[in-house]
Amino acid sequence: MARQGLTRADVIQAAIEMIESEGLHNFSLRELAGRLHIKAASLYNHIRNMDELYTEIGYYVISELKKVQLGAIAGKQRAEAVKALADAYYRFGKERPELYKVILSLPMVKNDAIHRAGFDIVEPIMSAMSGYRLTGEQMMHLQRVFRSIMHGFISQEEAGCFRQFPVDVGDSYQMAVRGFILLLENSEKEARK
Amino acid sequence: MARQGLTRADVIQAAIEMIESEGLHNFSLRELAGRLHIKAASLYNHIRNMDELYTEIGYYVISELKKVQLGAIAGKQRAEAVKALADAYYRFGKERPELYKVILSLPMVKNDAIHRAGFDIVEPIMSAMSGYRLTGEQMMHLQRVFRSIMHGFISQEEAGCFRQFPVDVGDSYQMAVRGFILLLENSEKEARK
DNA sequence: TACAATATACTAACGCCGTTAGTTTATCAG
DNA sequence: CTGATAAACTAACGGCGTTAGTATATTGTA
Repeated sequence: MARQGLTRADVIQAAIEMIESEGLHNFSLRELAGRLHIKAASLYNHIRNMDELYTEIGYYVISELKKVQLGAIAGKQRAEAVKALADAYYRFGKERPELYKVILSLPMVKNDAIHRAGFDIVEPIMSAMSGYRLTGEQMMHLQRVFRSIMHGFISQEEAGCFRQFPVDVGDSYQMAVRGFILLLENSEKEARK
Repeated sequence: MARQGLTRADVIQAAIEMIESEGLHNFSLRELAGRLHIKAASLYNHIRNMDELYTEIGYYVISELKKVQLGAIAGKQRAEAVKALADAYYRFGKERPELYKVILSLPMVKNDAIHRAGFDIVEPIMSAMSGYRLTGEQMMHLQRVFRSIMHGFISQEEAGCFRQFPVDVGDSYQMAVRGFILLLENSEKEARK
């Protein structure tokens, strides 16, 4: 068949769209190929294998997440910045749940470029916390705590683990964020000692 | 071939062992059958399908988790109980990471029995928090926050997402738990008003 | 004890999957 | 215009979960 000027970027873009519309666990190279009017084997002219494709998509997701987070905290300080950061993260997870799940499959690959993605995840968090007077070491721990809360909340809500009680999930989320801000304030006091 | 008195429980037990030793994403019905000296098709005499098997394993995991948690908090109160609860959860996640991952695949199934598992997850948390003077509504929110922190931390550490900084992951964990206890104390003050 | 029913195993096959090897063909560079 | 390269193809491999149909050993009952 005649070639159609398909690029690596086209393949990745189509994969992203397929994951968002069909769900991550319904994704397959064969159907992706079909969407591009190509046979599955031809995909290997553009990507090395499925893992590499996921890695590429993971980079995209992380960069998108970073973008909305940096936009959200711009011009804000302290609790306001942290709330805005969390809200942006939460909204991203709710609006693009299937894409969000790709992040988790990322770190399994042993790749140097992972480090870049790692710092892209951390940077907005560090930036949002910068208004607090914390030591570097505290910030390294606290960004892990922040990510734990956010990821844990988003993935469990998405999985349907929060349906047990008749209380609003949004209220639970607010409490989680409040807890992190309490921890920030408490850590600040500790640092000043 | 002659039958060998294989039971449904044997199949589930072998599946659990295979997941723990080979990893969840290396699990397959064909290899499970091989371990039981059976053909894959014969498994269907004992289980309806793979989803049902995962569900069954999920119940096992949740009951094991509940067991160690209840044991850990026995005779303890307030912060001490919550710390013991978190430690038991954390230890379980670190010691049996592949089995822990099964929990996440559980809620996708629409099953009434899920409710039972749901309460088994919640019960030890509610019990550990019972020493705090909280409203019922607060406790419903707070158990979600607790599960978010713990699940988020465990799954991200396991996925290798916490390798970026040269600070001890155990210390980050301690900080996360401290944050939750701060939130508990703060919520208690709010409730007393 | 003999027979019928049931439970447990089997073989064979279907339609997916990711991936590789080898081949053809269109485009582009010199 | 020609040769090289890039992008498509066909065919196949070994894996997967699952189903249909069949044989046989055990179990419960008459």
